[in-house]
Amino acid sequence: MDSDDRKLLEATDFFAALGAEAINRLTLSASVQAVPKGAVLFLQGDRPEFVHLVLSGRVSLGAEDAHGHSTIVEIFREGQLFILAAAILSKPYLMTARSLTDSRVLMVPAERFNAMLDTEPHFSRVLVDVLAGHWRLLVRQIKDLKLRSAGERLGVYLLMKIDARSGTAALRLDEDLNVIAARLGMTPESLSRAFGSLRAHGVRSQGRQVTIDDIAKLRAQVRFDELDE
Amino acid sequence: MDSDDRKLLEATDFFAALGAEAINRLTLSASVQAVPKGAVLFLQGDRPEFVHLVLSGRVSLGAEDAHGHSTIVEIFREGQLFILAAAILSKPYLMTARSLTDSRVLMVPAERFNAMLDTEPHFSRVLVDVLAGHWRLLVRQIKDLKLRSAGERLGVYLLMKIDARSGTAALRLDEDLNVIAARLGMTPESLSRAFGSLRAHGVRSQGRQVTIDDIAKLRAQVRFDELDE
DNA sequence: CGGTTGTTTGAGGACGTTCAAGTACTGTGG
DNA sequence: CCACAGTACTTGAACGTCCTCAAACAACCG
Repeated sequence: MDSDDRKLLEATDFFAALGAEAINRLTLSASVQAVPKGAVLFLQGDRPEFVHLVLSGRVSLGAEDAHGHSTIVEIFREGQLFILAAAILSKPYLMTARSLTDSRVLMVPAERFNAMLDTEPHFSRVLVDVLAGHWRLLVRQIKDLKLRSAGERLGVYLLMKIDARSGTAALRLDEDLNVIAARLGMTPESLSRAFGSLRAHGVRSQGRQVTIDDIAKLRAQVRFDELDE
Repeated sequence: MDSDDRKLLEATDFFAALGAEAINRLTLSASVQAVPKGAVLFLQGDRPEFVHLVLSGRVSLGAEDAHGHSTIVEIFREGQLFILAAAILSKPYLMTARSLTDSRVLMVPAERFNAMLDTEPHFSRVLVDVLAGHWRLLVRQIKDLKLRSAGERLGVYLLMKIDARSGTAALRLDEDLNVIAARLGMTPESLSRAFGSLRAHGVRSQGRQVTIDDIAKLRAQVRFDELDE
């Protein structure tokens, strides 16, 4: 790990929570891999050999079925650990990890990771919070899939990208529309139509550039509630 | 907690992993509540005051939207801790818990739970495994919702209830079809039709009583794979 | 400039929902 | 034990949403 990577690592929440000393022990035998856009880090069904942490870039976790349909369950960005569960439980990955951008990924051998889990009290404590947060992410997504329409899911997705609760907003989406569609559980065509349907509610878009005329109105329209914050 | 409840508690995985001594400290200020079928344990949006463990019976975790549509995200049974995340992170519940049967539920004050998390190393370690397991449950469900049809979801649900990989099977579903439909993300009518569509593949049902003529064939039909096990 | 890739639009169809009616269960009181 | 009410489940018809396939268009990159 060079000093730039070290700096990236030191900027993470995980580093702050765990402390420099424990991080040093954790990363003794870790390596950093530069991953080009589109590369696969591991495949669903693989046995986990490493725990991954995104130092820079973004990584998607997705799945494909036998008939070539694919979806994205979650996207992790710089500073985040992802799919810990497989490594912790020593069970095959349920998802495939793919780099969405040129990225740098810290790879900690699962063996060492699990050893620290067993020997360092504070380490487990930090992971409990991380896992609890990830769990809530997925619960929210399941609620969205089961209770909201495609248009509403897009609206919620946009609203989660901005902080303000009212007024206007302009944002540039940082994923391909392609990727966003997969994340939201719809086809690219449906995403395009979902943008179309939101146009009536003050959402204009050209490509990835989006403006929202009235945030409060959009929140009401897609039934964005306090639990979505 | 009376001795019957104590016995139920001692039969749980959680008890086995944590050990009697730690359990005693955890349950010092805990209480057991008898919950009638249909009762609400807490509502989405509530602030968590307790961590719950099912001693007997079953509890559903679900959500409702403003227009009265509701869904069930997960069902927990005897021996399981549920919605830890809200208590651990001190954030509002994302879901409503409802008792599906007359149940007995152990309620541990969140404060004590979190205190032990901070002071007892082994406690965090056990929870890491619990949370990792719960996470994988949700990932599987998201994959199902995004990649499989209603009929396939039902098939997978049935196959998960049985151990055998081939041959025939007979099983009695222990939830109302109503509840199963909500869990699988469809209406009761659609569930009924899903059973209808599986009839062509050797699944016969009358009410909750189901027989599967050829497990291996059904597995192929609904694309049940090794990651679903 | 042409090729590749990403986005939009249209037409048609599949899947699942809704609404409505009918049938089968289950438990209760007579 | 039966009658009955209430609930649970099934079936049918019509509708809506989202997907599929196909084509047009735009943007980007060599």
